[in-house]
Amino acid sequence: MTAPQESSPAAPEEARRADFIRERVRADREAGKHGGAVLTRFPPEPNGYLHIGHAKSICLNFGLAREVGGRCNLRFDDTNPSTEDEEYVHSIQADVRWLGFEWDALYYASDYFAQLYAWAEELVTKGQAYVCDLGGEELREGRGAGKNSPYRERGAAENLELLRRMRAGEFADGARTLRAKIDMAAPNMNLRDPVMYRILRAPHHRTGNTWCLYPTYDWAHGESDALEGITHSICTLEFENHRPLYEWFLRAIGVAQQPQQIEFARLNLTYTVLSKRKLLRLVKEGRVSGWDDPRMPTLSGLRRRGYTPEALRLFCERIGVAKFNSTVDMVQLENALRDDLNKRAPRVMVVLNPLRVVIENYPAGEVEWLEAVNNPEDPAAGTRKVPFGRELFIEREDFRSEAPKNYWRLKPGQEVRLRYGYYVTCTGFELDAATGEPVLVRVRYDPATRGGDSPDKRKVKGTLHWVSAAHALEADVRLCEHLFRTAHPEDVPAGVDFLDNLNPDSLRVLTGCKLEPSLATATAEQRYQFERHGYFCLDARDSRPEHLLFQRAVALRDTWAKLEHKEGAPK
RNA sequence: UACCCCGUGGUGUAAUCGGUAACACGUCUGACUCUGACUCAGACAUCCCAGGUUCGAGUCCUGGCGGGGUAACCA
Repeated sequence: MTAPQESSPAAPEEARRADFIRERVRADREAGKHGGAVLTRFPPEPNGYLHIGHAKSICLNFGLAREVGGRCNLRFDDTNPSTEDEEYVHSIQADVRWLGFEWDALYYASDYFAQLYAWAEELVTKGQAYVCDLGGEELREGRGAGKNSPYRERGAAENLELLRRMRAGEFADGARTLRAKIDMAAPNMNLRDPVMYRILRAPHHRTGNTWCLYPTYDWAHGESDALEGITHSICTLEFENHRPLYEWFLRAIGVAQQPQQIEFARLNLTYTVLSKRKLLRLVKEGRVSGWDDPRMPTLSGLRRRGYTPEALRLFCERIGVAKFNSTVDMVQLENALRDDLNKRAPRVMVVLNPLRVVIENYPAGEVEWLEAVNNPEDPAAGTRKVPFGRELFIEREDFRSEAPKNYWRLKPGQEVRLRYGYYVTCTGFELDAATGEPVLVRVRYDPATRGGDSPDKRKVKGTLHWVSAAHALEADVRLCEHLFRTAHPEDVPAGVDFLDNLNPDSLRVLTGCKLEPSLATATAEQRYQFERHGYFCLDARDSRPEHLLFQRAVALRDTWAKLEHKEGAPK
């Protein structure tokens, strides 16, 4: 395992609480199982983009291996060419690396097709598998009813011949299957003579047309684990019922040391969906702009949104691993990002909804470059100079012609601080004749408060960010809200589509936002804190030097908005 | 319906051989503050229910109740 190079906000493995899987691995090592070795694997099927739920599995598999000096492989579970594509193979590798992990070996289940087939012939010879002529419907019904297939007692020689003819392409797709001969009366459905091979003529992204026979998940997965020497095969809960079959196959092929399958609960998150099928629908039906739409819970979407690998890893560490089906609150994810970025994102002043301010007693044409702290949480980040002048922009939200007394911002007669600038007092304002909205605010400044401190130590409650009108850069800013309007979008009555729960206001783009000039050198990799707003980054795909587009990753906590919302709420 | 798994504060997790509920986030209070941010302090749990074993049970046993998964030639 190679450790990620960058610093982790997650205080590297300090007294991490052991989950039941780590507990189990620890016990296995103490018992000397597998000679104390630990080899895990992350086994995605290349049929979609990775999402935050996969991050949980990646952090578990790679993280666990790293903690105990073990190894972890990346293995593509490419046994169903009809849904898989190379595009996904590339994106998955990029996403795993971006998250901060490097695999010890890269494999494909298709690497093992020949070996798997050889084993299948062995099982046939030993009478542990047979060729079944039942069609899909009959087969399913037979398994449900626990009824033996009429082909179950076919002789080994005939089975072997038929299997070879299947492989040679003599039969139509779906005409026959190879089935394990286990127990049609087993209470566990998976043991009722499960299918090992189906005939499927689909070009495979790696093996091309060399096979018209593809192994099922059950017949490929444990065997792949065994071939790689996996010690702990960690998967999600829905495979729990498959474990007896996993173990049966391993015994049948006679591996010396069995990998141990362990299941954990997959991640559920509020206000989004985390199933590949549903995410694929969002993309295919054009409800989002693509897999990397910043509202998507995909790793590529989160990356574009402004999430950092550190934040995602911190999130995965915080949510833990268990067998209980649970739903994690989205704020947990957002908070992991805030915690990460608060410590390292440079601060910058940006006015999203500009309102013009004129300082009546400030000399026209004068410009002062005032010193601003880049990151109060990190003195090493230093300072920068921001230009100040007679005309500024402030946030529309920061002025009210009429306001309650707990409104600390600018209102007639009230003094506030312009961050790193001066104290100013509102002396007047102008309204738009048509809309009644303020279009200009007049203030007077106190020259003695340069830099934002008053010599007489008088206090002002409010501090506003601002941008000099003469120096402002312009940009568009994209603000995203939850993709779905309900916490559990999949909870819909029968007949109702979960897409009905999409949030129609999940995407908003502000134009004409005013930025301090230092942002001229912004890069897509850099995350900024727009003071009093949140964390933002340049959109890696749509921003242009001549037309900047910033993306908000997450807003700052907003106690004032919460307070006001509460007071304004109807009684 | 059958089989399997699970059930600890609002949420997500923890509690080595049974010893008297911990951590994170959230929420509410308050303090601090040149970001109504950050930070800091305090508050918030009848451990699903009912019996049983025990000096003592979230932990063990029995029976309920509740939730989830599976019942593809998907993974």
